[in-house]
Amino acid sequence: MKTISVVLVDDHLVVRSGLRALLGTQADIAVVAEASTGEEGLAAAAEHTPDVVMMDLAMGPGLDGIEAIRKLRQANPRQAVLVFTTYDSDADIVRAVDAGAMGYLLKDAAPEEIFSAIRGAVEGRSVMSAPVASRLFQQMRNPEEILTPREAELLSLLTQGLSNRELGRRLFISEATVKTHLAHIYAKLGVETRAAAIATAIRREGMR
Amino acid sequence: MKTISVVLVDDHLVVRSGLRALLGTQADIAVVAEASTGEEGLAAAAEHTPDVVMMDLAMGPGLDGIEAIRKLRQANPRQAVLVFTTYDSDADIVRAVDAGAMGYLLKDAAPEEIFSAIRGAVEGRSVMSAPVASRLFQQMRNPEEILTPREAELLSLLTQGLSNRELGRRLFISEATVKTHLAHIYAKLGVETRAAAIATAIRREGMR
DNA sequence: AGGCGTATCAGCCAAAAGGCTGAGGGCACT
DNA sequence: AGTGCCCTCAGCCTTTTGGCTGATACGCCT
Repeated sequence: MKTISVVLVDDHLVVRSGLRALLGTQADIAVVAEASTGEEGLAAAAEHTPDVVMMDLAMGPGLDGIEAIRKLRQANPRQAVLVFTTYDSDADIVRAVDAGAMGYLLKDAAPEEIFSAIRGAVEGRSVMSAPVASRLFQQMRNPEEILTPREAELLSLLTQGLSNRELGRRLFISEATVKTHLAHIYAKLGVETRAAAIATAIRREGMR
Repeated sequence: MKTISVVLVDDHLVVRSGLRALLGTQADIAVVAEASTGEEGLAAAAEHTPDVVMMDLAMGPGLDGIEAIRKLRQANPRQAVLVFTTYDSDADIVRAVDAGAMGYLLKDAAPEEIFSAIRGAVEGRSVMSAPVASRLFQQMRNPEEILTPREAELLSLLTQGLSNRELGRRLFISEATVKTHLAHIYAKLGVETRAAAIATAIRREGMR
């Protein structure tokens, strides 16, 4: 059995060394490099061409995790990227997946889960922590299902080009509340502007 | 032949009296009331229930012409509204038409044109000045035809949710130029925010 | 009783977008 | 030569959005 080479990218030293120690217990997995920023990660991956890159999404300044994934995949489509992060926000999952991540693990995942994710990744299987999987499935099945009724209502008006003030008037709520709902909608759709929200909402048909 | 009753709505006294004099030459047309603001126009129309309301679009503060048309049509769908204005901007035409205007005349129209527009309006025909007609037809045939190549390019990127800064980078132009193009696009599409522009652009298919 | 999700609202601040005016260069059509 | 359209850019000012924090209230489920 060939040894699987892994590069770790995480801005926390403790996480990297913990993970290195953990992976060290497996005979078929070898950590060949570590990096603490997106840029370093890209460089390390380019140098070692590992089978798997494990990457945190939240990394201080500079290149963010999502962009790093995209570039890694571009540079070498054969290396698998596993997201290894603390939070399972809807937006991050969606974006990581469509940036090309092979799997999405939470940092509290059981060791066995981590090992099998790595082994699965090199074989082309994608593995993810249970809570992540369930969120993602919901997204796939029906993107709007994750929106609350109120949010869906607001989104539908949003696609008609209304301003926050107008939205508030239509729904009999304050502009402050409109902004709160919008922030939630953006998070769930994985976008950060109303323009993008409208674009994705309309294209995900049903909303035309 | 029944006499056609008309209400004039225009903020310029000279225009109203000129029009009144002009229409006075026609035996079958009677001006029953005049108003100088949108609100007054609504009131006058409610009181006299004329066959035709002739309205300027640009009217000082208060209710603007487009909204006035909408309300007039709501209040009484049987009365025809003719827009009688100085300018033939793309945006105004589109908006007036979909607010329910039966015709769109420019103030430099020939008297005969005005008479026949009024007579046509009560019979359900819609009449408009030639330059207006040609603009409108273009819009109908192909909404994008009226956009310059550069504008179309920008609009297409816009529907992907990009910010002005990003648009500038993609097209190798300054943000200032992006804003100029956007302003033109908004005017041509008859909207005033990027959100609305995206919504209409995507829905006018082709842009998905 | 306590926790969770939903919906509501406020205030503050920074970034983005939009309105307005003006301006120069290139190109085509007359 | 002049006119008009397109593309480019700048500066200034206002409005709108978006990010963040925190708060209240209701209903549901355990």
